Amino acid sequence: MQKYSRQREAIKNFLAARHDHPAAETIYLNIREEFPNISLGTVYRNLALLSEMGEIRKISIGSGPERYDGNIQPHYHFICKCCGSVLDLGIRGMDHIDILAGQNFDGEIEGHNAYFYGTCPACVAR
Amino acid sequence: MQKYSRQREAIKNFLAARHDHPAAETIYLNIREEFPNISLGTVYRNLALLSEMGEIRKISIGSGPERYDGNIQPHYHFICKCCGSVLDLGIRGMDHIDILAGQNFDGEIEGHNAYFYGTCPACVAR
DNA sequence: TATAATAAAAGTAATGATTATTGTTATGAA
DNA sequence: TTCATAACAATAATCATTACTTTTATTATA
Repeated sequence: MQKYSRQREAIKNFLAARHDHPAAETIYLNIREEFPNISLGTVYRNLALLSEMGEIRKISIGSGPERYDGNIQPHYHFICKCCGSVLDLGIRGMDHIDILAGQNFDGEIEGHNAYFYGTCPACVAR
Repeated sequence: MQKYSRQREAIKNFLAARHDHPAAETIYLNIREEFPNISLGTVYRNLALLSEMGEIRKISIGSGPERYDGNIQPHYHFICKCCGSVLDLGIRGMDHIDILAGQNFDGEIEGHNAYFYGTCPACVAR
């Protein structure tokens, strides 16, 4: 039976308020302002729990640590090769690529992971 | 100035002959049969070099170690959630999704990374 | 409300994948 | 053949993450 935890609540709320897809370390450093002796292990455990419960999303961006997203609506991400920032993209419904991929393939395709990369608006401006 | 190395050559040839997208550890264990005292660091360094030179491809599959592919022709991969195998997919030309993603986005999209997941033919059969 | 069972915490150690360092060997230009 | 240095083997260090152990917090029940 799952019990309530103030730390888990704080992590969830923190992620809901951010839109920069922070890594566990960043979350840890921020939550520490409210809970000075929270441990990194607690952050990781709750991030795993929240992902499993579907209350947050875990984002793999190829290299570096995993990122976490409080927005569970399906959407795609853009990673800037210049500054490393992770941005939300407005495209929706690329589900057709699963059907495309399934042609000439005998297995069962459940879904896909995809992210785009390039130079973000801020880095283009410079 | 880059110098020739028998170990690098062996790694490249090994990858060219395989189609199962092995991890560095697997490559290491296999190359060791020809070079009994090759070290894991040498494998990693050469895999990085070969990727940079564009002679092999590095594949990030979300969790677990990185995989390497001797086939540098652009193609997509399928990861079996059941057995973990990484298979090649026959779809080609999904470049349009970059244009799709670029709409309503002010940055510059260079490309994307994508992989599909589900149950592979062998696991479906069981 | 008090008690007890246990989920979750803090603190810390361990792991797995990868990268860096150091001294030695192999490659290739002069 | 000599010499500069890229690449090597061996090993230590790092980074991200998970596991372990003891204590604390939550919650069902008396």
